[in-house]
Amino acid sequence: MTKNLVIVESPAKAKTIEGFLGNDFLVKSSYGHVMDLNKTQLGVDIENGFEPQYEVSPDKKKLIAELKKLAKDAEMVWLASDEDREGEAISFHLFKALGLKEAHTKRIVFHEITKTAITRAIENPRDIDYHLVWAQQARRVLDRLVGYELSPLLWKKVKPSLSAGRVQSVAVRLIVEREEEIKQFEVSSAFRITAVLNISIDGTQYQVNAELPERFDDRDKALAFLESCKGAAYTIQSVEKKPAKKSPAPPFTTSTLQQEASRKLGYSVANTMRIAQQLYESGKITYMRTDSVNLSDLALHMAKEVVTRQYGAQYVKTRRFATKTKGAQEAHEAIRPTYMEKQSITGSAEEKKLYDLIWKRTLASQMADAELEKTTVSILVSTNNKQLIASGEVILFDGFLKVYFEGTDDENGDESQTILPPLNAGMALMLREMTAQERFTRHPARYTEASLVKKMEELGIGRPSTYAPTISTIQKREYVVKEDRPGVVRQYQVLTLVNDQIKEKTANENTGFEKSKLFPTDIGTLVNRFLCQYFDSIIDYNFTANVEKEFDEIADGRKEWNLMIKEFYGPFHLKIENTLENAGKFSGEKLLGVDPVTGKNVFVKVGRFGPIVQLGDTESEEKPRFASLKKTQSLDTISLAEALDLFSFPRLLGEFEGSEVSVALGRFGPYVKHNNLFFSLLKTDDPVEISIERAIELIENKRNKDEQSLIKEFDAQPELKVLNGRYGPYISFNKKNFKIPKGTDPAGLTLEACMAIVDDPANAPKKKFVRKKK
DNA sequence: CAGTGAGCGAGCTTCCGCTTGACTT
Repeated sequence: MTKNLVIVESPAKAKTIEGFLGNDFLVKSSYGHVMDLNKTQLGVDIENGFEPQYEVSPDKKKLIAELKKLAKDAEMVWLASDEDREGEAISFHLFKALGLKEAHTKRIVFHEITKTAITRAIENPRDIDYHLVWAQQARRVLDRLVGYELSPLLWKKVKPSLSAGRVQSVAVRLIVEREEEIKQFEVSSAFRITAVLNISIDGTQYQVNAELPERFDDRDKALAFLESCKGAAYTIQSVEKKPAKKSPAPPFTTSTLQQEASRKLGYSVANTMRIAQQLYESGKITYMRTDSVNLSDLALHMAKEVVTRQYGAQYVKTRRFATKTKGAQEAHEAIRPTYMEKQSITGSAEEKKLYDLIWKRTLASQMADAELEKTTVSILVSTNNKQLIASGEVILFDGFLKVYFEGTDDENGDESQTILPPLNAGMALMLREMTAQERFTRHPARYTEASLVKKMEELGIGRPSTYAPTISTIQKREYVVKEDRPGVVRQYQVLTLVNDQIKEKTANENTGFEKSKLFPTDIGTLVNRFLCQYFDSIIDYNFTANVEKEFDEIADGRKEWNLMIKEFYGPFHLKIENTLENAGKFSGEKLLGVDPVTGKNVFVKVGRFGPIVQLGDTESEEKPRFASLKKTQSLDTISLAEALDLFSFPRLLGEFEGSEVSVALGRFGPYVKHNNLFFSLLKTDDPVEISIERAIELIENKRNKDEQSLIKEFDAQPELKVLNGRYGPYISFNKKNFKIPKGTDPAGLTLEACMAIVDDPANAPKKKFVRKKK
């Protein structure tokens, strides 16, 4: 029996803390929230002051029972969840769910996992802060009301199973609006003049690159400039040197870690979090869901020691960073290595790389500024009095740059600073070549997962624990897709002046290539348009920031939580009712043209299952025909001819082995059908053009592949097969799949052994959770 | 999991934020 039960949020934290406290303390974890609103109903009592109907979450029932037993036996229960709104609610919910008594309960908080911090916390307990708990209730109830009233409205007006919410709908809006900006963007071009000059100083030949600050908006002006440089002398007019400084970036938060891992390692946001979780659980880094840039005294001390030892005292600079992020709650430290002296770790390759990034970033944040000298050289062109500028940069002291430099999202980052030779005013240079190259303006960059997180953080929308899930939600709902897009070839003009002769040529460049970028779908665009039209206040970029202010007022005891909700819900619910009654179907229907064969109208719109084309009017006596758009097509860009092509399916291609072969478009893309079996077309196959020969090839390829994945089959039971799948070997029987127990050799299985596995209820395929009727 | 989209009606879908495993074909 233990005297003291301490409950924290994370099991990894529990393990560490238990080491700091003596035998009198048992440390357990709540695994996050333990109570929530029921998923299947609104869960808010609108009539009675918006009282939330919290209940123990289904997956926490067992845990609560276990904690209850331990709490009963303990003399004192210490609620040690995080010191923020959500953490306070967790403590309150534990208090309720475990049936605790005030006399035997204490609330404690700490920001770092060190022995001193924990001991100090134990010595300074407090009571549950109900103002904070109410602020959380307001947050929870608001999100539920928005999500559970808007979503069903979308089901009725747009398409079933859609969703809307305070966070996800704004994320989608950002992507849709960026795409619109890109569509509106008009590309223009201008000519940029660069020069390569030579100079000999003390017998050494140097090359200097210079640029004309001004640009010419057409070819003739650029040509005129080059003409005017013919026969010119190039003299240095001035050399200006300016000292400059660079400071390191603050230690990682969740959002900056996701951004850097994306830029430098190419990890998706979800991947970064998965790897960070592994590092955290094995005790290598501190907690990875944080909005704080703060480092503990212990960490500062460790970093100082490592910097001194590895690079010397002149590289040390202890810094404390302040959070600028909107709505940051700072319940944790920044993300850092647990032990700074561990420069590398054991683990998978991706764990090593992410750890290396965290180690370098943390160490660099505690290092001296880099000192630079920036040099600007003006070169006078004698014939036209214009000035070319050469700029260079010299690092006088590298400081933190020795370890780490933050990446950039700027896609135009091609102008690198160079080192210049020792130049002085009055020196003469020889022109080797002057170039006027046509350069194009670029549209705003599409969002990557990580740059979207950055933007959301700036707007104060979402939390470290939700960035990754939100991004996966909007992709799962098919509001946006993450894709690569090939670029197109574009021509540009180049004029060159060499030996007082001007040459002109046209060259090619690839432009518009996109890698892992977020694109809005037709459905995402349509839902966004719906919400903009009827609920502009909810998807306003400032909505979250404004309600956050009110949550803060509640937390400070300056406002009553249900009053705040009432003020919001009144007008909001009225809008829901109005829209429900007065708005028609919101399908984005558009008349594309007339079918020359039938003379019927061709429409495109979003239907129950996604984007479709419709042949014939809905009101006409004859039922219109429908066909789904291909995944690569969009309502916005599809042509009449492409739309009409979609009605040519299913189409008979010919015969193979005495049965018909046809091609059709299905839910999962185009496929070939033969003997009731389906064969998917490759992305490179065009279903309009596909030949019977190619279709047969697809059928035979699939047969080969199936044969390779077959490990074993039995004559006595043709329904049963041992197969090799994506997750290793498994048994397929009567179209159901069964996992093979670990340690069993799949090739050595007998039919009897297989049947035993199939009959063992432990191996039965999991059924989908069937919800009870209300 | 594969040719769906009339209209009706039943029954379903849905939020954000805090945490980990269990599990997939």
